[in-house]
Amino acid sequence: MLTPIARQTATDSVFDQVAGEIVSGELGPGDILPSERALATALGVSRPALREALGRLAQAGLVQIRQGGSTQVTNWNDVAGLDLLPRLLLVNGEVDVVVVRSIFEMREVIGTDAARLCARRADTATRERISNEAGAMSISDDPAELAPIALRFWRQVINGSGNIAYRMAHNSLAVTYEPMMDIVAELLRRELTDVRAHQELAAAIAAADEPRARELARHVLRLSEPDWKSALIMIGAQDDD
Amino acid sequence: MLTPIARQTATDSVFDQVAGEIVSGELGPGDILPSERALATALGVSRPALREALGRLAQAGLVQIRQGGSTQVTNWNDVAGLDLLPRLLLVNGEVDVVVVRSIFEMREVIGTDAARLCARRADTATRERISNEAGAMSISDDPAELAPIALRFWRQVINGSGNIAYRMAHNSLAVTYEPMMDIVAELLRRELTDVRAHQELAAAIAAADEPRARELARHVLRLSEPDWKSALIMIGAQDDD
DNA sequence: GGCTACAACTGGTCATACCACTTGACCACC
DNA sequence: GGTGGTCAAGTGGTATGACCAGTTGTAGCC
Repeated sequence: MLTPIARQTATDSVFDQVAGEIVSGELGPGDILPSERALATALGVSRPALREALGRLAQAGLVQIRQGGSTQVTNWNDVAGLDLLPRLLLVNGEVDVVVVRSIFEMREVIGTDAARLCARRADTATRERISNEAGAMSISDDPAELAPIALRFWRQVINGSGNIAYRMAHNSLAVTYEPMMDIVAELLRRELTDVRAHQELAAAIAAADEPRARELARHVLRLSEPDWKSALIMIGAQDDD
Repeated sequence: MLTPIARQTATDSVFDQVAGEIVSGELGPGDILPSERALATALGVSRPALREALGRLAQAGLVQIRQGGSTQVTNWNDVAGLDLLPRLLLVNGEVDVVVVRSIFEMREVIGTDAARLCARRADTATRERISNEAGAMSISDDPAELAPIALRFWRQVINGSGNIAYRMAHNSLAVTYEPMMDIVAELLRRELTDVRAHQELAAAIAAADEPRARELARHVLRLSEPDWKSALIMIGAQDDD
């Protein structure tokens, strides 16, 4: 399987390195970064490239920049937004099980409410698209093939909910688990292969049955909960159930 | 009330202007931006400053940059994460009521589940902090004074939930409504002034009573639902209830 | 002790030159 | 006609050096 070779820019390298030091705790809240000139020299890049990275780190909520002052690490737990989540999945080369668990939990909560709202708000075309995607899930029982279909299914559901925050949070979550999509698909096997449950949900949405859509969405999104929970325990999470 | 004068950098100005054109639809998905050299000249800034802005626009999911190619507007509805939400609140100088409604809905769903998980997972110190913040809510019945306390209350609840995605989504939401905090506080008056409800929730969390915490959180977070809903209708939202 | 001026340092920007990559056109060969 | 190679023009990526704008600390004066 051939994939494109992606050359990493200097700016990306700097961003990755500094962000990694911050989220891993090597650089803590309040720590002062060296001056731009010193940092550019230390990292072997030009100052403009370094500045690009710093601007992005500031946008990600990891540092605060003040002209004439110095660049300081934030208490990013309190200020960084959901877009930082992909950076937290792997810390020091290891999967952070709290991040994985958080993703599944959030996926369930948002998906459930999105389905409820979708039953109320979606237009006819969206309801049809949801039914079509639910139907398309019968083409295979391989999770790797079903995952993109399910993603499209939920995207339509969230579209139909009319809640743009759910839309964008869903995007943030998807970007986070995309690098381990095959593993996620396997963990969600029970959900992905239950075509009938998806179709019943699509039917409840089509029928504008809000409580039923909510109940079914919750059911679907919980089908694989035992599997991902036990997998997380296997790789180190505390069992809190 | 004097506030610090924030001088806007050229990079910030470029970012704001281009992001505004994209989210307002003036620049649509697939549109090609002029070359960096042409755009820098057109906007009257240097190319490095322009590049800093473009890198940030790419990070925000609004454009895609390819070396040797051109910079293209994404279908950002499908790729931008939650951190873009503040940019969507005001479009063409007007409040987007869908964004406001989305925030309130998401706040309720995440807050409810966070309280449930908090009852299960929080350590003793966090439970105490939650109780302390609930207690602190009796110092006033002015929403403007209560809003920061409530924010801290919910921040602790979300801390205690152990769900980092909720944490960061909450940060993203907070940044979005912060510029209109006084209006939001007024809309949430019924919630913010109901000290007893907050204290009962804190007690349920302290008692590790998960279902009760969930029920009470939902109750608290829905107290002001009629108010924000009618306010949204007044400024133009469709009533979909 | 408080105020002012200055120097040193930091971040912000600009101009210029050059490097790396992409695309399209053209040519040669099979 | 299809494939591969080369070249030119254009785009993004980077570096260097100079200068501007803001911040902080120190010294001197009253």
